Amino acid sequence: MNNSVTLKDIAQALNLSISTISKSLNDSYEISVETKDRVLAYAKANHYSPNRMAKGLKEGKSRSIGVVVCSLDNNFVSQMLDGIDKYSTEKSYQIIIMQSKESHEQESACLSLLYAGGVDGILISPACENIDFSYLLSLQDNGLPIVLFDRLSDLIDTHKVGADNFKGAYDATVHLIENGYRNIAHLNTNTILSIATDRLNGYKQALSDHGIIFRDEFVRLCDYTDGLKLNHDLKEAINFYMSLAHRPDAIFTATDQITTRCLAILNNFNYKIPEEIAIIGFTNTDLADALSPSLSTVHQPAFEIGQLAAKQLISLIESRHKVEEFETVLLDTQIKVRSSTRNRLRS
Amino acid sequence: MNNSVTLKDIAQALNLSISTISKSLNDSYEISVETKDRVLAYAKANHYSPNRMAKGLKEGKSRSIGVVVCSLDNNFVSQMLDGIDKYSTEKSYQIIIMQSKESHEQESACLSLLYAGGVDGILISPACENIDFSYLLSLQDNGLPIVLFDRLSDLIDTHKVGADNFKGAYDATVHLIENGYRNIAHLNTNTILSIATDRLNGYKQALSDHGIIFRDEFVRLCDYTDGLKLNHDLKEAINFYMSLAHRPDAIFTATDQITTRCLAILNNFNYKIPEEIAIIGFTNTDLADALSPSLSTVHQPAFEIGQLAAKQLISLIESRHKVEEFETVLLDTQIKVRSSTRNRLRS
DNA sequence: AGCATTAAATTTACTGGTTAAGTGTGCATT
DNA sequence: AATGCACACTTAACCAGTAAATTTAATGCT
Repeated sequence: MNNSVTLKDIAQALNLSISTISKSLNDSYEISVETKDRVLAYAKANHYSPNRMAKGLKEGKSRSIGVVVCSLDNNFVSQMLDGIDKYSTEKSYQIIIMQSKESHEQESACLSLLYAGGVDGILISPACENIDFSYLLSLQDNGLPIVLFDRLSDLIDTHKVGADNFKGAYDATVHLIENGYRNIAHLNTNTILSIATDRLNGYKQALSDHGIIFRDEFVRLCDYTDGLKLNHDLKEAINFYMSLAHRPDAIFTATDQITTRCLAILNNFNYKIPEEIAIIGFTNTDLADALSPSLSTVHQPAFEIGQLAAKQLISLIESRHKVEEFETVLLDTQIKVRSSTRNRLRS
Repeated sequence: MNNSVTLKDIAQALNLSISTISKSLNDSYEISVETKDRVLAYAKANHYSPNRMAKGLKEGKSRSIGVVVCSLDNNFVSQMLDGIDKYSTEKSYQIIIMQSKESHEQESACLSLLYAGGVDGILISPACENIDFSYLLSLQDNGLPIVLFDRLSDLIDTHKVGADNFKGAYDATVHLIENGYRNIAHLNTNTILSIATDRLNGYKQALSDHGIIFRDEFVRLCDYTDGLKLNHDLKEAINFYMSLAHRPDAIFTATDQITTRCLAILNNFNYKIPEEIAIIGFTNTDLADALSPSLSTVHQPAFEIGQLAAKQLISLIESRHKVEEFETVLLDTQIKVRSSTRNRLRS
């Protein structure tokens, strides 16, 4: 099928040995300038390009990176992948993207396939369902470099790149407080990943710093593993909030999916935003301005997270010595104020 | 690094030859049941998995597919990739995704890399800038199976999978007419790909079938290669429409990006939708319901397009004989009516 | 002339897996 | 006893590269 030119073909055509061709193309000092020129000219004329698999087999590396994300069909994930792709392509690494669909089992299957496929390293944003890093740890023990991005965890020691979720949540909550909201609910996911706990803690800290009592019933954790289940949980949560004697006047939502779905549900129930209830949340949708009402958001530097994670991984792959000291980089989020949190003191 | 178990390791451990191990694992009739059992047990216990590169090198195929799209950071593209990934993973093919960013040059670079990388086939949604399929044709001549998806063209003869853009555009235009709109503008891209021409033709046909005169000044083609340029072109187009003595009362927009940006711009200019101007367009955003106003859309079966395209490609890859007869499959689009095209006759 | 040095190429071995061809053993047939 | 032939396994070649070890020929030096 793939009838491309090989070293053997060039060797036969020029009446030289295969290794002379190889060395010429690798600009070895052992080969005379004239021969090199002849080989290079022939190779160029016949569009020679080395066989990735042969090279990979020989060198024990593939110049490819495995990327595991929850889902491709997710705006925020796409933006991170874009960043990963940019840096990897620059460094001529191929990326192989796989989806866990939030299932721990499927995530393990992805990792097995990637490991068997001979990737040089793994970038992973663990599934929400994930509570067990033992498989990932065993891969790391086998010498496979791993970098966590976006969704971080203390259960594995390696480079990690994510957003400063604590600060993002803190800022969003403070923004609500400064605009006159005092009864702030919080919708989050039911995972143990830091992505959830950091945001919850940021929310709590902001309340406490402003002398607002934390109310347990204002926090609801939704199941993230399935879109339909999530929608159901969110509807239930909102109905619960609205049935309380002490009703919240604002919601801070913790993830991209929760935020946009929550807005849709509030609209659907015909609540007036922000008069009856304000909303701000983590989401990167570029449609925030066109939503009804325009949505205040906590914006994450998705592209940059991807880019930096790829950079960290490639540095691990290419470092000669075993790396023992790992770092965690948290990039700043940005509060984008729009109509869904309009100042209730002035209105 | 990747110190996984090889046939050699198993052979040494069990005091057998490498080929006995290979044949055992491939369930060859030449090997006794007892030996097979011993080998399988050892392989399983030690997590043996064949080296993808060695196998690929030997067999001359890699069980990987190259996918070239305009951009990862695009909702519609993500959904198609999701479909491609589902089918490919089922058939245990790896996908390698590359981005053309709408540049013909970069697209060629992607194709070169994929070809050199030894992919078994290519799925491509060509860059809008593309007017020259010679490189793709030369790859096809070299025996590489290629399937076009979403963005199709007559310049290459192969399997093609896309949406029925003519019908989608026709239906959208008829929907506007049936709701009382008579002065329907059309915003499209300036490419020669069928994605643009089919939609323009569907629009024209719907007008003519309803005895509405086609007005040249109602059609504007925008540059798609760059986000900022597109925004600029769209603003200009809308200002132009609104400055006309004979103003349009509805816009039919031809692509995902144009549709959502156009809505944002109309909101920004404070036009009342649909009272002053209605809008319907091709887009797959799941936020259509939460937009202001909720947006009538032409929905494409993105996931199914991806899935079917992958299926067609894998059938080409695995067919023993050279395929000479190619087919083009167009999947039905669906009009989703929301507030942005509310019936002006009743309001 | 004899020997060491050097340049420029070739031979060989290796990566991990597949497979055609070859080997030795035991059993049945003639 | 000789032949045939499954059976169960091993050897060796191959895929496309890389690189260490080796060959060959030419040159330099005493």
